[in-house]
Amino acid sequence: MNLTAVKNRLIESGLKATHQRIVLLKAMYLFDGHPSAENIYEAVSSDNPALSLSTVYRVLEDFEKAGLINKVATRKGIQRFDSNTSPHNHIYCTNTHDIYDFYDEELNELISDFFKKRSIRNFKITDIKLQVNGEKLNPDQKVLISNNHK
Amino acid sequence: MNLTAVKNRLIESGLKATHQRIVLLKAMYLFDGHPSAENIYEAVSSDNPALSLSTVYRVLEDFEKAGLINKVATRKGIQRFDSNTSPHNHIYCTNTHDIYDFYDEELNELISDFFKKRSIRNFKITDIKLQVNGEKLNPDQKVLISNNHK
DNA sequence: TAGTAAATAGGAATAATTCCTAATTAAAAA
DNA sequence: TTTTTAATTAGGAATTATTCCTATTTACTA
Repeated sequence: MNLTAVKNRLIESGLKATHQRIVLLKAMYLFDGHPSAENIYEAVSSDNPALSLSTVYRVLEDFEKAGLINKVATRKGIQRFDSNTSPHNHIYCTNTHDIYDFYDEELNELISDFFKKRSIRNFKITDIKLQVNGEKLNPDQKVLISNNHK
Repeated sequence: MNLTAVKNRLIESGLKATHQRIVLLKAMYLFDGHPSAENIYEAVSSDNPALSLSTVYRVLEDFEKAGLINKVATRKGIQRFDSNTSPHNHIYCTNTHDIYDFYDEELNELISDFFKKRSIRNFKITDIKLQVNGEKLNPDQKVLISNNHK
C-alpha cells in the first residue's frame, strides 16, 4: 500500500488526507495483529514525535466511522482495532489477549445462510462475528486452524 | 434464586460464602442485561453502603474465574459481565451499547458441528460466541428475533 | 471462643480515554 | 499563486475505568 493508495482511500472515505491520517492509516495496515490506540501510537511516534496520543484516538475513531477499520470486541476492557474489513472471524486468547484472524468460506456461508432465515426487528446488522474464546496452550506460539476431515 | 441456593453455588464453586459475594452474585442474577462493574455497584450500594467498588471488581473477577459468570466482549473498551452461562449469542448495538441475548438451538448446533470438523492447534476452546453487531433503529425499543421461514 | 487464613474497605495509584482550546494545515476561492 | 476558512491537530487537563495497597474485618477451624 503506497502513499497515493493510502491518500486515495482517505479521500474516497470522505476524509481529508492529512499527514497524520496518512501515517496512522499506513500504520494500521502494516500492524500485524489487532492493535490498541497505544500500540499504534508507539508504532508511529519515533518517526512522528509531534503526533499526539489524543490524535491517535480521534483518528482511529474517525477511521472506524468511515468504515476504513473496525473495532474489535474484547473481554479485557480496552479498545482494539482491525484493519481487515473483509469477513472473517476471531480467535481470542483470554490469557494473553492475543487475537488471531480466521477465515473460512464455509463458515461464512453457514452463518449468512442462517441469517437469511432470521430477521432481527428494530435492528440493522452491520457485521456478524464469531469469536472463539479460549487459552493458548503455549503462550509463546501462534495458534493454527486445521481441517480434520480431508 | 434464594439465599441458600446462592450460598451453595458459591461453595460448590470453591468460594467462601461471604456477605459481599452473596449480595453480588444475587445482583448479577437479578440484573436484566449485561452490567458493568459500576452498574452492579450502583445496584447494590444503597442497600449495602459499606460495600466498596474495588470489592465489586475483585469479586466479579473471582466469579468469572470460578465459572459463575462470564465476561462479555465489547467494542467500547469497558468490561461487562453475563450471568447466563448457557450457550447463547449476542446482539450488540454499536450506538447504545445494549447487548441482547439470543438463543437458537439450530445455530448452536451449526456452529458446534462446524468445529467438530476443525481443530485449532495450540488452543483450548472454552466457548464460542457469535456477535451480531449493528444499530438499533429505535434506540428506545428492544430488538426482537424472528423466524422468517415457518 | 480463640486462632488463622482469606476477604474486604477505602483510598491511592495507574491505565485508558475523552475533552478542551489555541495553533496549524489542507483545500477552496480569489 | 496567495488568501481565506473550515477542518484538524498538539498538548495537556480532565474524566473514567480499573487495579493496587494495607490495615481491618470476617468466615471457618480446632
